[in-house]
Amino acid sequence: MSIQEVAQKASVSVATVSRVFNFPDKVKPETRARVERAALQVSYLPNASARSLRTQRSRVLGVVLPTLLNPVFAECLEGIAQAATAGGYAIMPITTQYQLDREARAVNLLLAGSVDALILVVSNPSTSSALKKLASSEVPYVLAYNQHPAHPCVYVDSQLAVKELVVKLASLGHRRIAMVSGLLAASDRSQQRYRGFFKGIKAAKLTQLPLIEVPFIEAATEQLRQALSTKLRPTALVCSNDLLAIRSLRAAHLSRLQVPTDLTITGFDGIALGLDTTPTLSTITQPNHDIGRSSVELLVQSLASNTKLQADNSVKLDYFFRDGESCGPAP
Amino acid sequence: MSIQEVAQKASVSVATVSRVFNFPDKVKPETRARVERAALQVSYLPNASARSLRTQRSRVLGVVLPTLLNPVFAECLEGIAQAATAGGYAIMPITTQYQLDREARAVNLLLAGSVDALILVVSNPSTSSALKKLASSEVPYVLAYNQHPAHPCVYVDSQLAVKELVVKLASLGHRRIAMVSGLLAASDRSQQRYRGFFKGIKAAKLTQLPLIEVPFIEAATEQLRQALSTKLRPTALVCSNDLLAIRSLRAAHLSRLQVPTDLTITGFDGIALGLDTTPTLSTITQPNHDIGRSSVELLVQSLASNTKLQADNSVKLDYFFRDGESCGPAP
DNA sequence: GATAAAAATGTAAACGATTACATTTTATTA
DNA sequence: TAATAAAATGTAATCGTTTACATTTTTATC
Repeated sequence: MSIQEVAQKASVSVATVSRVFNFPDKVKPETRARVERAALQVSYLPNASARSLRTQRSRVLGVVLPTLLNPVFAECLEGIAQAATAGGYAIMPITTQYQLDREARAVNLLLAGSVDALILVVSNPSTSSALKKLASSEVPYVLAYNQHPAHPCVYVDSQLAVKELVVKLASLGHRRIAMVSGLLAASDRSQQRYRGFFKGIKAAKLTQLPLIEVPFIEAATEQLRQALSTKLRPTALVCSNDLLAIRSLRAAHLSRLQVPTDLTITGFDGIALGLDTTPTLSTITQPNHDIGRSSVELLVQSLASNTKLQADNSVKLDYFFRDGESCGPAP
Repeated sequence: MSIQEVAQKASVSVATVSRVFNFPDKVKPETRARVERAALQVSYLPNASARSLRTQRSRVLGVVLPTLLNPVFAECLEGIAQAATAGGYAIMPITTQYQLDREARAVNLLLAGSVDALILVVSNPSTSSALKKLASSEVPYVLAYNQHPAHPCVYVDSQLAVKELVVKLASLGHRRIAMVSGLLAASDRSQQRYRGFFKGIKAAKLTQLPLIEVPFIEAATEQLRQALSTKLRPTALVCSNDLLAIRSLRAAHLSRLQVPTDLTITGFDGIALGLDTTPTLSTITQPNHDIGRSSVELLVQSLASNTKLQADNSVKLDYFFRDGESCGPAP
């Protein structure tokens, strides 16, 4: 079980056993073979705690996410997991359910669990106290999806994406375009996307419709139906994320509106399920998997070079517009 | 940073500091206050590795799942995470992408990471070599979703559920009912559900249609369209999981079949998204969150009582049939 | 074959907590 | 107040590795 037993069984010192596992070429082939045989016999697994204690590195990455029920983050986490495994790291994820206090607790928990670095998706980088604490600590971290000039981030330019989308919709003849969003206060992504929406409306010289802000995803369908029941209803809904877009499809159906004939609906995120809805979802696709992968790679590099990540290490990834059946010309 | 510094700052021994954190009532209130103040000043966090090394328990639960891209497992993992946090445990999840070799590697990795216990969803408990090794080890574990007489499991009786469903469909007038499944070889759940299907067909005295076995989810839509293009096509599709059901909805649409008028489609799992499709999904709902929670609770109990879980600790949870728009009488 | 250099191996001190056991302090009782 | 019990605190061993440094063995060179 322990390195001692292996050493005994192979009649070498513990140091040699340790070397066999950490610097195999530093030990004579015959001895190495003997040690490996012994290790196999007692099915020896090096004790991670002891190793971490001694080396001061746990080879674990902490991950702080809002939720896994939104496939965006599930996809991202898969990317993280894959890259982490490839780099020899394990992951320890915690979800915050979009609650600020949980963000702070998660960070504390992970630091206490002595993770080597952190990937986090916070509600708002500018206001997150957890993040502030982290920034002034020695632990490397990177934000995913968030965008902020003072922190290392892996993100896509959602503002530009939405702006382009709105312009595109305008060119399809849409004049009454409304945005559907979760609580703006709940995430900087929503804010960015809304800002992009605003810019798009300006650029296309359209008049701005009031934001349809859905506080709870549970009540979304009902609220959307109301928004769609007015005389001068929008001809296009730009949704801040795919889950909202799927809800909107449902609401449109319930309001007896044909998509895209009567109403165009677009999403944001590019979750896989958007390919299976009817109509299929037109959406701005983020490379969720890559966002995860890229975050890990940044951290692994940083850990290898023993330098904390800086804001200018941020990585901007490409989005693209995935055309689906939910988008059409204005009626 | 270390317990030493805190001890020094509070002018007590390290033992006392340790007690303040582990047995607060074993130390005099004044001393405790002094220590707590000192700890706060240097923002002391006990080192998890050192603690684990000494106590031989890491307070980490390993989790082995097929994928997070299927919301079933994402929902379950949320349940696990929540219960684990409540019980003072962290989690370390690994996904296997339904690959057997990855199952084995995952278990090894987690054991090497010295987790205290394991929750796993394996492909097939009867054949999993990883599971065999685990069973003969000292580490407590529990299977989720799997069902096997020799292992502790948290599961629902999917066989019975599907049987009941088929009988119900028969009573709605359906005579040609087909099952849609992923690769049977890939998971015992599929097998159980298929067995239930078979029993249902027998019980309702219907003739059995060939199984529609979809090897890759990517090719599912096309394959389903073909299955729906025959003259004597089924009037009801019983899908082995919700993702397949959603694909089937799509395939039906592409084949110009109205659901449920021309074709009834049912799912299995009860993922949240089934409530937002059009038509909404009729499905057998599993308590995914509770399956996670329950698994954790079993393990935490087992760890507290220091006894490895046995097969007779298995927990069978209730499923229920969620009626949605995708289910109707036979045409 | 003697000597120096290089390679292989061993010894023992960390890492930072917990905890049995020993010791000191405080409270209780006669 | 002295004797005793109970409570509080301290001392030091321990958990299983890694690794600087010391020692031994092998190889190379003349």
